[in-house]
Amino acid sequence: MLKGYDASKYDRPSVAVDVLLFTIEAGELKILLVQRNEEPFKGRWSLPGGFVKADESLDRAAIRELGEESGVENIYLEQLYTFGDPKRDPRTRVISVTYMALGAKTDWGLKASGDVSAAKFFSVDNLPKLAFDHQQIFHYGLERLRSKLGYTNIAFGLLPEQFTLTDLQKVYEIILNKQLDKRNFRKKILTTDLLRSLGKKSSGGAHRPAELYRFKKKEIVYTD
Amino acid sequence: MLKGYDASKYDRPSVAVDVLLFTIEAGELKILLVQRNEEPFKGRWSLPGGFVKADESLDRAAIRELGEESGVENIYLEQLYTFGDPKRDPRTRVISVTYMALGAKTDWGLKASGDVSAAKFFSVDNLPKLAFDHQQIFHYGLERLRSKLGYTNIAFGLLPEQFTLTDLQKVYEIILNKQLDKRNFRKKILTTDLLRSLGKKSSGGAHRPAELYRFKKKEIVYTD
DNA sequence: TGAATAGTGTCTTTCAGACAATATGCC
DNA sequence: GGCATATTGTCTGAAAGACACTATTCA
Repeated sequence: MLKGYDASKYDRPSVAVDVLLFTIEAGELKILLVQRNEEPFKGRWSLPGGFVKADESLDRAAIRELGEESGVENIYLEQLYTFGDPKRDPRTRVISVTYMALGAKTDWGLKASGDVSAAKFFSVDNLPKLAFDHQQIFHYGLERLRSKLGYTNIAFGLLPEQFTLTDLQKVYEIILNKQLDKRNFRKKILTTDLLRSLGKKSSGGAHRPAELYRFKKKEIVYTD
Repeated sequence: MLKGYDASKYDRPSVAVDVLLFTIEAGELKILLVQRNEEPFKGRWSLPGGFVKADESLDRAAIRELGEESGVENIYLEQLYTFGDPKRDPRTRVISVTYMALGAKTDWGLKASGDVSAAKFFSVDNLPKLAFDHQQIFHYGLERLRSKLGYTNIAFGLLPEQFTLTDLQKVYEIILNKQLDKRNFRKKILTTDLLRSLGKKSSGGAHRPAELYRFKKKEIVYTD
């Protein structure tokens, strides 16, 4: 054992939360990244996150970190996985509890705060090189999102309160990265009884307006 | 330590792993519990677990804890969820990364070691009152197991190397807690192409022996 | 009336689920 | 031969997937 080794200090790893915030913008699936202001990985983009405070649950820490760096509130949040390789952070032992968040892109007030110099959304098809093991976390989260799209109503998290069936179909197509048949999609969605129909849409185009819907429940629902 | 990082700024929680070890014995689904030797919850049964060591990954900590208290080695292990309510441990802040392990019941050398006075398997239908939030962890894990039975080959973890289709069906019936139709079950299982047929079974009974099978892969496979 | 998107139905194939008789080895 | 379990196929209903035309609004 090394001289000066202080077991009580090293036996307790730091615990952080890192959050994958997904949104859809301009027909693309995007995630929020922040640019690091400090070593290690200074200048590199990373997932928003930070250390868990003493009296704070993990969920609350994730919500707080999201709020600090994106102004986002009240969105869907789900714990993903906990990454704990002893060498994943070069400074010291840091265990990261990761979360996936979903939000409709509105006028979030992105802000650089504390230890980051910038915050920005990137298309998942064109990510920069990420700090730490955040690339791995991203892959894990994207797979979870794709998978859950198939057997839950998780897509509600990426849409505004009201939307058309075409909007909803586009969410599926963007995330699954493939085209879906309009008739089959509508048949399937409407038989789940998760949507409530509203009025008509005025829309902006020179074409027939679409019916608006909203999800009956804002919590996650498992179908099948 | 690198410049700009002051670990003492943060109150570091302790990080533990707790493991749900499932097995099947005497036609019942059982989990391993250990009896606590110390406060808090002295005398109460709890999931096997303990603190993560400084240079140890989370997975390795789970394997180590299992080995210490059950002698189990080389079994299926999967991270479940991380529980971090600030009050879940009355002593201090402890974040628990939980795991699910599956094993075929063989002659494991259960042993009380360290801070536990006994180790024993309990039927999931007849659990004692558990320490901490371990009842919640158990529920979460049992649901995960039931769910994954439907779309993966996870049952391989509960069977010995060789088994009959009836053995396999019983695993499903015990975990799902319902009877399955023999013909439909076999049809479904055999079309997945996950099994390899071997020779005949001598068995012990006065009846036709069954064909033995083994799983082609010992890793988890997702069907559909 | 033309442009653009919304909305709708049938057929085929596949999969899940109900259902019962024969086969084989051992005593 | 009798017992106990192994093994096997058909039918039906539901859901998934391929496929193309009509409807509506607005400029």
